[in-house]
Amino acid sequence: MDRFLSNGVNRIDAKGRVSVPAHFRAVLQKRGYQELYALRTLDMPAMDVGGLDLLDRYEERIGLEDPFLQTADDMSFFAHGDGAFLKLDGEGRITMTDFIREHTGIETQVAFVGRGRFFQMWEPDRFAAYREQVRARLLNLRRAATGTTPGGVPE
Amino acid sequence: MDRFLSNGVNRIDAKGRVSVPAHFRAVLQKRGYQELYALRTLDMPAMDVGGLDLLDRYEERIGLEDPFLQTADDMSFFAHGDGAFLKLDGEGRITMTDFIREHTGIETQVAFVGRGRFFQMWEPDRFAAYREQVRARLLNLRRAATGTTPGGVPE
DNA sequence: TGGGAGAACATGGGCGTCAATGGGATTAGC
DNA sequence: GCTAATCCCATTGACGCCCATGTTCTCCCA
Repeated sequence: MDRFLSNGVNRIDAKGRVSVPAHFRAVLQKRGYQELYALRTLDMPAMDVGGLDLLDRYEERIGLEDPFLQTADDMSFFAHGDGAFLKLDGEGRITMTDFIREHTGIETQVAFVGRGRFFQMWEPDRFAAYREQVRARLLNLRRAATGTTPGGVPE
Repeated sequence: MDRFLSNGVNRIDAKGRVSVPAHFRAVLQKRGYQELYALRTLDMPAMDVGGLDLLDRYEERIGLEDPFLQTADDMSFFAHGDGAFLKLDGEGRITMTDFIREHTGIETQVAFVGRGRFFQMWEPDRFAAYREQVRARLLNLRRAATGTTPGGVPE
């Protein structure tokens, strides 16, 4: 498996370290990444985390814009200025910096959430609340649509 | 990694010196720059700082303009006349001159902001305010577009 | 089927190194 | 001779690296 799936909560130790779930580390290793790129998610109190390919994708996107217009500058400001590299220690842990804590509200625990090509880090309570919001939205969509299948199984 | 990434705040000491973040210094060294070139960012209260390639980039931009028009002359004046060389001391610090302070409003602390190929220096409060503006603009872009993916990740 | 050995993983802590910062001394410039 | 810039050294705190502990899961065997 080469995608980030499932989620789990790990504890932050006295030195501010937290283990990246072994499964996520395995994915990173399979893709050959030693370093992690973390970005403050635009519209959620979470961090988007992935290998360097995540940064590459942003930079490719920025490259499509006129480099002297504001949009390109904004995108660079966001991807570079609001992003950071995270180093894994020998045990596969990363340290929760203020840079991460301020944006996410993370204090003592971290919820790791697989998102396919990348994963996210959340404060567990906020994640639970957000998950419920998402479920509610999806449920409304389902109800609004015609031809739904009872039992929640799509055709 | 050879890109300027992430942001952090360092303090200015009684002599007007401030440490350039070690990560940024490592990038500079990897790129082989002994000297730093800083210029006043055109539309922000910040300094753009990088190696000599920063100057190249501006000159490339100037090259796109008609040399008979005033715009090219203005840009040239700006890039060459509103820039300064910064020297790193033995500990990797630079001195905050009035040239920098006047344009940025920097007084006691400096926010270093990675921008990929270069980095910026901001007064920390102004940086925080500008960052929120950028995030708001990007959020509007996202909402205006169709087929967006939550989480700020382009497909 | 229950238990036990072992492996994998999360977690905790010691210690050395390096970065950020502060201050004194020395040199250059006016 | 005074100010300011530069160099050198000291301190402190954070971080990286290494090893130890504990817990859970798996697999194997009785």
